[in-house]
Amino acid sequence: MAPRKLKTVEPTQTSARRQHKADAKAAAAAPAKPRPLTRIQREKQDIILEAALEVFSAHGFRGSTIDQIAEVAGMSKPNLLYYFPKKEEIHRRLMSELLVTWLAPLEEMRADGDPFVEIRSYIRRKLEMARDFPRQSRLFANEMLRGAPHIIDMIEVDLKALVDEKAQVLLTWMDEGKIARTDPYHLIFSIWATTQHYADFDVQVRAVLGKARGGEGRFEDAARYLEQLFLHGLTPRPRA
Amino acid sequence: MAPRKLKTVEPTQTSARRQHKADAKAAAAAPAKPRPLTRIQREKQDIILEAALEVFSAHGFRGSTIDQIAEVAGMSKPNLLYYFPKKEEIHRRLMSELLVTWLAPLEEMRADGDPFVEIRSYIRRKLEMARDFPRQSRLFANEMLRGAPHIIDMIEVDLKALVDEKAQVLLTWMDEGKIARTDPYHLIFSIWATTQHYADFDVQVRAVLGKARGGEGRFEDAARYLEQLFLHGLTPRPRA
DNA sequence: AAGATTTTTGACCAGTTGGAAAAATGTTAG
DNA sequence: CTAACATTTTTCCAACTGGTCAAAAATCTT
Repeated sequence: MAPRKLKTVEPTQTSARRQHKADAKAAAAAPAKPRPLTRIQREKQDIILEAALEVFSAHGFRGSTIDQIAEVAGMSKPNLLYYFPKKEEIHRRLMSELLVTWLAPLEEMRADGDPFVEIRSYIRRKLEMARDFPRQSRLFANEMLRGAPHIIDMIEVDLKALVDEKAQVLLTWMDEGKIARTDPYHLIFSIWATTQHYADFDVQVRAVLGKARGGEGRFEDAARYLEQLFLHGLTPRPRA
Repeated sequence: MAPRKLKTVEPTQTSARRQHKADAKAAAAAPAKPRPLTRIQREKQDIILEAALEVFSAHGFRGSTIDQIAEVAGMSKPNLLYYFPKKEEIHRRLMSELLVTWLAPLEEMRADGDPFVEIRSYIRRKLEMARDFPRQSRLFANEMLRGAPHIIDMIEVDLKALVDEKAQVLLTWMDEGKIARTDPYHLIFSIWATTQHYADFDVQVRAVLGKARGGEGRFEDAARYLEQLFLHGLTPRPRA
């Protein structure tokens, strides 16, 4: 139930603990031995990123203030700025971690597996992510709504490449008659849409399901439903 | 192609042209004959709402400034504030119009129609809305991501009631063996998710499809795909 | 323990933003 | 034409926000 903490991405050396007072020329000339991060630095950065995820995912980038993040992180604003000199820097770090996490499930879809098993597993994994990492999902959705200004490059290059590859896999399965012939790209879109919906539109889902069915069980119901949808659609089954 | 303008909702009397200087007691005592809006007032309000939709849907509520909206509306900030004394008021109006527009397509799903035709039409209508009113869709998504603070009541009451009703219709169709037995609520969720995805995640869709397929035709492709998905899922067809 | 380094804090600042006040300019009914 | 009212513009401001800075406190090194 408790979302595991995401592994932290390699820190971009542009952040934290800048050379105090180091004048530009000197800094540029000497590579300045980027001393490795101390224990405290790594810990504090993690705390800040966790707090920022909480705040950014709830209010968006512009809707969040450094003060808010600092408070959630349990430190003062100047102290936070000591680790991340720019608000944008925090967001950038969060986004780059996010992208990696986000691509992972699709990467796991193996061409040499059984098509239905692979697709079912993929849906499961995405749904589990919506359940266990809703804040990441919302952060991502937020970025998309805004036109993905910070990650458009990665979307156009890395994500596109990955989807192209997997679309090819799906096409092969179709050619072999193992799954119905349909548009592989839109198939992937629909898996994204249906699963992330349970994180991004959580309020609506809960409100509509009501107290009775809006509890924890809703993800199990969703999993069952989506399986049925992607396997058979709405065609009545006992008519064969 | 050009999105028709949405009909304006009855103006909440809390907005625009407030009683200048009317002291609280007097205003409360005498209903103060809320003189009907002039032509100019209605026009300007519409212009402002249109501009606000543009700005809010792109940057979110907190990410948008009155100045931005005023500029898009082609007027000065104080002038805009003359018509909508509060930034929140503009947003409120937008949201209440939105809700009505948003419920409409589902309302049109008739219990006495042919199940497949009705569901297919519903999907079509929702997809057309994603295509023709992407800004509204994003505004809605934004509100949802934030936990729907402004419309949670309507979601819990009106929307829930409507979905309950239509879920009942779907259940009836299932009982009659006309469509496969599955969870009607999640069915509706999946239609929402898959269709709105094309508005809310438009950047991603375009980027992944690439220049070749990311053009206008993508909505036609989506329509074809979704039809197949909801009718048959991924089960190979020519195996009957 | 002394010195060097890192971390934390409090005071402060400049730019932005939502909004108020009031003066100035239309507009319209009598 | 003019008084009453509607609209627009100009000027201003207080709160908030991202960010700076120097000094204090804590930690690490030798």
